[in-house]
Amino acid sequence: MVRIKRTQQNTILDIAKELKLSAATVSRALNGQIHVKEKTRNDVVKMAEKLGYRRNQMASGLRSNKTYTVGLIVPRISMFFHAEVITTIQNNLHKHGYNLMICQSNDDVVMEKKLTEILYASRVDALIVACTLFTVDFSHFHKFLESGVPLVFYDRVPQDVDGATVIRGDDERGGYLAASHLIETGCRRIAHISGPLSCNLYRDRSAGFYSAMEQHGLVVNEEWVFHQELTSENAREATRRLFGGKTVPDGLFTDNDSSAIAALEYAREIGVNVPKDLKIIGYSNDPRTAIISPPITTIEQFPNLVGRKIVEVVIDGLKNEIDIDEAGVLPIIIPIELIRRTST
Amino acid sequence: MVRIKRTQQNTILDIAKELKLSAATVSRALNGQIHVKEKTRNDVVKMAEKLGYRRNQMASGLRSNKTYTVGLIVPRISMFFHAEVITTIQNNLHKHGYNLMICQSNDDVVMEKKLTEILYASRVDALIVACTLFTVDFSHFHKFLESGVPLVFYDRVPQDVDGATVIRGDDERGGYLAASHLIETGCRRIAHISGPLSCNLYRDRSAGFYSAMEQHGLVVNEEWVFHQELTSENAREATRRLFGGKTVPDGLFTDNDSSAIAALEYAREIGVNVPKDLKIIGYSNDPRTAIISPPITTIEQFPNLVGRKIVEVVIDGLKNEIDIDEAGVLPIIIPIELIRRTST
DNA sequence: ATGAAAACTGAAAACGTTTTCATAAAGCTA
DNA sequence: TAGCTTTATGAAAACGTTTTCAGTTTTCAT
Repeated sequence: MVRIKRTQQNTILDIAKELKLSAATVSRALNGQIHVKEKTRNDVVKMAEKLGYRRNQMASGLRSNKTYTVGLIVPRISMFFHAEVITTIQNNLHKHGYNLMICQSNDDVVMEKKLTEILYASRVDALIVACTLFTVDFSHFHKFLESGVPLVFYDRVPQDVDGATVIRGDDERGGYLAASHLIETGCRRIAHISGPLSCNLYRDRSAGFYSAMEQHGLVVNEEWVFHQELTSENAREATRRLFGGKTVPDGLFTDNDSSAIAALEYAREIGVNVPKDLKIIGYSNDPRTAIISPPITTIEQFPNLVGRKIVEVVIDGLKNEIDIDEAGVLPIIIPIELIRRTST
Repeated sequence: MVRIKRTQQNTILDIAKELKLSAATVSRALNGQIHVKEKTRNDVVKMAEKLGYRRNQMASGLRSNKTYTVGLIVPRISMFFHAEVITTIQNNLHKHGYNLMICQSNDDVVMEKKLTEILYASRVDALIVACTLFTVDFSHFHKFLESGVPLVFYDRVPQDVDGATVIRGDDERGGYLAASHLIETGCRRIAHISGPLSCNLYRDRSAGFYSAMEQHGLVVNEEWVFHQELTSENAREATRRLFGGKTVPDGLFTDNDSSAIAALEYAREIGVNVPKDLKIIGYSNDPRTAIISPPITTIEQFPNLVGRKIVEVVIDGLKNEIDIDEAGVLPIIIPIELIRRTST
């Protein structure tokens, strides 16, 4: 039985020996530094090619204290918004010569903590995080700041972590726009399916919702406001309860699109006509909202904009040392936009 | 202006000094090896905690030639199937103490090559790949095998890369089932929107399609068979052409769900009733297919099964040295299943 | 109590780079 | 040509671990 042995890999020393040079010169040649003769550099590059040399990232990183890797922790890569953000981040980081290490927390705080340990051990040059829905204690991120590693939060962000940059959508305005839109299209009895208040997203969107209601002189029926994990099942159950009482809502604002879809489907099942009897608006512009009938009005979050901004901030923090006076003081707010469809 | 300095991080030596031990003992204690007194281990662990010590992965990896990191290259993380596979892989790898480095090729061969270089330089312990649609030359993967790094392809796989493991869906059967289903529900004039033949997926699904047609004594109208990138736009255009001629199809099998959705929408727009006038079947069981009306019949690929199998193989290859007589000889085939909905 | 085996620990080498320091060669100025 | 600067190179240290080897202590059966 033949077994493959992990063959010896060629190192910088092999190149040096072959060309009767020192490792130092080879390193310099390979890194495009000055102080190496053009001919020497050519020889080295050619020989490296010939020997199939590839830099050992660990040795390099250990010595130079740079990994050229940025860490990313995200609740789930399968969420449309995050998938888009990630793609933009990765593509843009690559342009700057950085790699991205993508990790999923599965919305589990313990996992999130574990991932920070791993990424810290890997000595990532920067860290980008969209927190768990349930992250209220952010101390596991401190170690990065203490070591001077740029730390950027987006979407689900802490209240304040000194020294970290915060990039988030204008959720309060989003909630306000959504509710206002429902009101303007004639709704008076508006329900709201929201996420856990531990997360800034839902605090802000709810705040926007309340402020729009108040501004239009409408009272919020608290029994019609749900704070729960935004799963399809929960949304279904909430909708069931909404339509189980004496008075029923004529408008529904859900804090994500999965909930809007589930609500729409349930409404259809029990014979409630959307948009005639019930108008529904979601959040995030998930591709599914454009496909279902009727297509669902929702809020666009511009994930590409978010991604680009993140990379901008990261690269900035990587170049200069972090400036504690500037960083983390003002959150960067990405605008949102109402996408009007036939569900309202 | 205050600037954060990258503070000195505590090392194994700091722990050693503090406890008047040697670095060797500390290392052993921290790694749970034998031959270290229980009390010593406790002291070390406690002191490590106290000093906020975290292992430097690069130093560790450099010395021990293990990174405990597995690389993954995937065309796009936003594709539902891949997102699910990735999630399963990550969760299962974590159980075995391995981390996953996720990279996107964006279906670009040049990017794919670049990513192999990066992951090789990072000395990942194993590599998992779903190739680009256009990858026909697989030589950039050889370096992994030559170094004894377990290499697993899934979904979009090479014809044969000696020593690599191949895990793929039963695409030929999928194509066969899809076409047979259309035929059994009464279709006689069946069109087929497929991907580029450079990719095994579409070769196999097409082969299944043809074999079902032949077996039922139907001739394939070659003008109704498209091999193109499976974008919504292309699918729309293809459908336009399908319904632009004298005779029109009564059945359509698309090789992914985005195409099925686009075709369905176009059909609706031009007044073709689905499923009465045209039956449509897609591929992959994208969540959108269940939501659109009518819901689209499709082929389930069991991404979780695929992910679990991948990890199994990887861990296996990581434990034992790779056995060249077994590995890569027989591809592992994951079954598929027809999900019947109202579009057929 | 004795000797052998097992358990424990430390010194030093090693992993493959990058970087500092020193030195040599080459180019330039006057 | 002397003196100076710039350019090119090498020797050796350094990065923070793990591992080997050797040596010391403990355990345990006799």
